[in-house]
Amino acid sequence: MLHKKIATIEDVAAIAGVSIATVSRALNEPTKVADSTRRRVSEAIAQTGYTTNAMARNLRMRRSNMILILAPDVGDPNFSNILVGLETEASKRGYGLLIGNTQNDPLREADYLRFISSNQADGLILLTGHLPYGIGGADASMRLPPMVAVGEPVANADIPYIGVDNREAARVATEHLIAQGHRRIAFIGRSPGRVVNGLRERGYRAALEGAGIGIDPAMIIDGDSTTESGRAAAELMFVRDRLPTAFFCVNDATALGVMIALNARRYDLPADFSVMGFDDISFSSFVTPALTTMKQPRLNIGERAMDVLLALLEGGEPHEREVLFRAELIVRNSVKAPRTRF
Amino acid sequence: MLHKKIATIEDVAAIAGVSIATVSRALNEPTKVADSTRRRVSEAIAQTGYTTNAMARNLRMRRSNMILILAPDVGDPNFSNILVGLETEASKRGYGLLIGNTQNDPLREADYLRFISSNQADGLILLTGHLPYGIGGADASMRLPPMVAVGEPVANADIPYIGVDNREAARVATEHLIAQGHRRIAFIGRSPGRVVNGLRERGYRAALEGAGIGIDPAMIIDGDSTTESGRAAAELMFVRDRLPTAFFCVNDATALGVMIALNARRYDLPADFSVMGFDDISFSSFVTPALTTMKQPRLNIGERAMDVLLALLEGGEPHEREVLFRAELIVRNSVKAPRTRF
DNA sequence: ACTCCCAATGTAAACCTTTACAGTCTTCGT
DNA sequence: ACGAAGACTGTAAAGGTTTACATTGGGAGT
Repeated sequence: MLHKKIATIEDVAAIAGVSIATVSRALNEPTKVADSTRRRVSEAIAQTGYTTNAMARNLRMRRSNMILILAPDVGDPNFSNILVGLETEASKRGYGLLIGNTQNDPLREADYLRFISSNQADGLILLTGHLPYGIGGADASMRLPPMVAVGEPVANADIPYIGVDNREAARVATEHLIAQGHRRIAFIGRSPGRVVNGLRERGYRAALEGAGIGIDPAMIIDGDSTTESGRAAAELMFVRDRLPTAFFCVNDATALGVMIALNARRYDLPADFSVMGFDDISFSSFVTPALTTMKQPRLNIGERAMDVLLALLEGGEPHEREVLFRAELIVRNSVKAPRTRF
Repeated sequence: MLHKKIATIEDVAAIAGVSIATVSRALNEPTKVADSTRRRVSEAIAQTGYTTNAMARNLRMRRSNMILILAPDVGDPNFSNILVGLETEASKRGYGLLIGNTQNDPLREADYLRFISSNQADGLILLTGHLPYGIGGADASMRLPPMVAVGEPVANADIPYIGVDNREAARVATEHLIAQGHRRIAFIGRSPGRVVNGLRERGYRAALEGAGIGIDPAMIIDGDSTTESGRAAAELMFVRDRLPTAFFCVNDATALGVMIALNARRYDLPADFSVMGFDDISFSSFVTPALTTMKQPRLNIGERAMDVLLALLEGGEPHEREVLFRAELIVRNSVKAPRTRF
């Protein structure tokens, strides 16, 4: 391997017999340079293997063409497809993705902002559901970079949100249960603090009210969206002995927990109880019975989110406040008409 | 929000009454500047909210402190924890992670190399199992950046590999089946092209040979590591009517496919057949029966891989050829002694 | 008191682009 | 044949750092 120094624009210019300005123009505004010159430049570039030094360009242009993604957990199955969508669109438009795994640790969030403040990233995608620690607050000296919230809306902040219409989707899900004949439908995973959980609960309530079914507070159980919280919630209902015929769970992880609890008690699903999830994460189709759920178009959400952010970034387009996608009802085997035991 | 211009090192210098060189030194080599001066500089920095412009610094220093991760599929459950490990270590050492989702598309691979050739990334982590298209080959003009392979070794290239000792782990797994009394053990997921599959097959063979069990070619079925390939492989064995008592699957996804096929044929697991996986991806503990498998220490692998790459990058340390981790046998419910039907 | 050394600081170059502005040359209309 | 317009190209500044080298000043050693 030769220790040939990396070629700069000057080397190219010298070989092509033009000035560096012309080389730059040949690259960036080809119409502005004569055909013959352009040919010579191309040849010199091929000969030297020249590539533009992105750092010099970025310094000069004051933009990095880099987007920072802040996510609480890159391992989350809900996250990965969104990431693919983000990546697809970004890559198509010549942007790179910088990834920040925050684990919901304020220190890490704050630390990642160094990419913004040092100009290494032009924009920010938030999957955390809140503004990163260290932004906006007392330290208002840091200007807010263009940003977009995905999946989880950001409370109390005027940030464009791209995601599924959670309220509407939860309504559709609950109505599906009602259509199967269920009247006593539990909502597992209430969590007033989380915007998404709140919206899904509202959709659940709307569906019940729309069907003239009264809302029984004993049917609404708190949970933090984890599998364990689902298991505990189902268990709690048995202890209290106020049982539903169907469980509408705030997400698939919770639904899985409910199913584990039900299986442990030797119930037969879906004959004894129906379970409905939300998200359609990968294993939902493999579990037995396969989980009926609402599928989020994660790929589209990711792509669109990146699209909105880049529009914001590149100026021009007016600021879209929110983009809501419709979730799709995926009917599998975990929902059935209730046993007529009354 | 004021339109205050972003502070540069010059602003800080002016306020502190020193030259920009001193400010730079106060930041990077604090011992080289007098205490009193350093204090004034700190104060000026606080006052202006100055942050060093990473682009200017990178241009000058000729390094970006950025690592490019090339992965065929960021959505792969096997990948995400490795990513967390990579990220943890990188972040600890002040590096950022640039993420490239290649989908095994040569064009995308080549495209991502622009980050390397334009100096936007200092090093490369390969999860793809092969050199990116466009590197090394005819276009040898591009110098090989420091790189490390993770999870999937790179064939025919002298690239440090960090991952699990696949051969040894497969041997342990197979021996576990043998210890339960199995003699007819299938290997599902042979794929001579894939290094990992090859190593796991070798471990399987070694275990059988070590136990004095002959190798029956009919017990070794091809597969591409997907759930569908597992299903098809099991089905094939039924069609051929040469059945094992246990299935050792090249990975958990394949094992899941095998279980689906077995369930579809109304067999009772693990009474009728034992199934063993490899990887311990998240849903393996939720499926019924819960899957016995080999767990990869993915977090550690990721951290170590980043560590090796950074050592390479920062010079000094001698090049470690490979780092092998031991996989852990996770005993769940999918493996049992074979029914004595002979 | 003189020299020498060292600590602290400053000056200016280098890193590699993009682009405003200025200059040259061709062409075309009259 | 002359002027203007327009196409093409060149010059040089700017973008914000880091750092080699030069400079200054004060203290220690003799």
